[in-house]
Amino acid sequence: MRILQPHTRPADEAAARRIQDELRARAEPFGPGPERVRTIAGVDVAYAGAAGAADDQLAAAIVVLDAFTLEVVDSAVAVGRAEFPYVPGLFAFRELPTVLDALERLDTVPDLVLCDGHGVAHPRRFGLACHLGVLTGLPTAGVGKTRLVGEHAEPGAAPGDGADLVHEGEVVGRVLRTQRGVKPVYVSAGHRIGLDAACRHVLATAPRYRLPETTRQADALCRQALREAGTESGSPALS
DNA sequence: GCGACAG
DNA sequence: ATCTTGTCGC
Repeated sequence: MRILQPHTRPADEAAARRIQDELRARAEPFGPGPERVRTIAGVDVAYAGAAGAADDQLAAAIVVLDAFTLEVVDSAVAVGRAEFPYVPGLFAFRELPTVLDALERLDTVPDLVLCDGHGVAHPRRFGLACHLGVLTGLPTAGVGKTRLVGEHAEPGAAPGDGADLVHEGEVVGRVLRTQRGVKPVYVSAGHRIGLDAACRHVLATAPRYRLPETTRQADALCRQALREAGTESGSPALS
């Protein structure tokens, strides 16, 4: 699929925050979402070695599943280098370039994209999910494994139970229990879909495990791509 | 000044 | 994120 807006690489952290502040005006983290969601994509990234530096090697994977059967209908991967160091709140600048490369290799256009990270549950309300949504125009939502910002009560024990994630007086997401006996996930709106609808889709794609099947499949794929890239005899020794 | 801090 | 042994439980 084609990417609408090209990614801009910021020169430093201040520039990165300015970009987020500008792009935030184009985000629409609300609404019922697409009328028909037939396919849902998962995005995930894996790193080689100690991650955190600005030039870490990484692999990004996109896996598109049938929203009802959860069968894989399309997928793509891309290997590259991080173009920004890991800084909480500026996470998107690190992974987005390679994620966009992978998206361009996709043969189909998913109806919804579930991201590994947060959407508006972010210091400036513009996490990875919002950023990817604005650049692609696709409906997106964030599904984080841990908290970045906000406070919340402990959600109920049953699948589907949740608690508001509140930051600076605003409900920015929901701490959602997907399975009994597992830690909850942090769901937040990204672009062109609101929190309630996002949670519905997260629950529908996580019938068995803690994380959505989309995320699990993407995780497996990018790890495999990274292994193969590391085993490649492609980069001949510089000797 | 002391913590907190998506992946 | 990734580094890693054993251990608890279905």
